[in-house]
Amino acid sequence: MGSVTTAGSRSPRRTPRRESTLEAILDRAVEIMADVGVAGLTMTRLARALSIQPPSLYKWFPSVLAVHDAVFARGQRANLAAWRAGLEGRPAGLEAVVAGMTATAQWAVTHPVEAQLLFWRPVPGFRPSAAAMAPADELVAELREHLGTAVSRGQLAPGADSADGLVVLASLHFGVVSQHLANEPEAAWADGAYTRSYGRVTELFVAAYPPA
Amino acid sequence: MGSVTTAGSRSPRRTPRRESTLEAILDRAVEIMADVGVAGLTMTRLARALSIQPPSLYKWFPSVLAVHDAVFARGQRANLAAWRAGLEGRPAGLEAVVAGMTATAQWAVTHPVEAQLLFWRPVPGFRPSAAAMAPADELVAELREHLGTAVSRGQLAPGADSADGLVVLASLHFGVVSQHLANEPEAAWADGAYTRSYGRVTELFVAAYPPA
DNA sequence: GTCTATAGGACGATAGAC
DNA sequence: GTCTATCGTCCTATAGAC
Repeated sequence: MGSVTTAGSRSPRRTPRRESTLEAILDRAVEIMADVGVAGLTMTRLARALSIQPPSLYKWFPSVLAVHDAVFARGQRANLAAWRAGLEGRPAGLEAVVAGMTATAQWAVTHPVEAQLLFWRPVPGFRPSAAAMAPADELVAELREHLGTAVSRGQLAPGADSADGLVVLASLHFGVVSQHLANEPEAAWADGAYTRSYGRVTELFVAAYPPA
Repeated sequence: MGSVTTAGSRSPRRTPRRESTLEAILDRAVEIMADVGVAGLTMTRLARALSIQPPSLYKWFPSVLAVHDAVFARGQRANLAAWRAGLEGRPAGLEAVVAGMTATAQWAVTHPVEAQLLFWRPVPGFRPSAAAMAPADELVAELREHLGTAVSRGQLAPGADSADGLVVLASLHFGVVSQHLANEPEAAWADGAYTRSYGRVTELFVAAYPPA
């Protein structure tokens, strides 16, 4: 299965020049999505925003869904990076989980377009490629490892690192994020009614898996 | 501001005949949304599904957004009805809250199209009319009243019926619903990883506002 | 890697006959 | 309340010159 993300994986490979052009295109795509909705991105609009003609875009992306996939993939990478930056320097275990989850929640709030694309299913024909999903799998694996550490250190009850525990934690986490995106996407982290209560997420998760 | 929902509020008013035709049109619209995504409904597709010509549809709805609004409004009414049916016969207070919330969660899972339309923002140009939103306001008012009863009966700590309490409860509730819709919309209530853990929602809400 | 030209549709909506 | 005919617009994508 060839890459869906970019056109011409044949000769020009990836020069820094090409890379930064692609980034610029994706930046514009996100701006458009913020304007007209995540499902409102079209090649024509994207070309207009870049001051080029629509056919020129096909040198960079083979289809409009490939653009969606590239935005999705970049979003997943950024979300994973936010998670890792958030837990950097924290002791492994519960503290790292709390810091990392909070960081990804904050990333979602500051990147509502990408968050909608990642966490909802708003674009009719679009299914993210496996490659684009890979960072999400990494994040879950790392999260699960930290939950295991928290359990082994007696910070959480056994089961917090099970599939059930992840379900509970994801529900709590995405409950806040999803309500924020749906009801007050313009609000900043400190001002949002839902985000202001994010601290409860981790408190309630601990309440669900209380240490002995 | 005139009704956005249906065309011609002038002469034919609302006969049972007309009413059932409108219902049938909305049923088809929901089927299409299930097929091609909530944002994929068009007048052309809807007409095709009804075996009529697109212009004929404009005798029933003045625009495609009016169709969206009508589906939205019907969904809000159905959700409110599910809430009320769920708490019927339960004693006022915490037990009613639990029964009612569970019923609306189950309604959302069995009506994923309407739920996406109600609880996310998936259609670019669409903003629900105030009339269509009204049932949601009623539901919140009734929920808040039952939370107040629960507090006054010592089933929940004071504050459970405050704006903050509603935020926490909504996050917990829509966290499960939203994760289900995004990740396993095909799964039945009893089989879904998230819905199977719905009971924790109310447990955790009680944990957040524990009775004295 | 940019362009012009263009094929080929889909779409929202209106006019007007029946 | 259904239809045909139609306007004007937007869209994806390709061919091929430069």
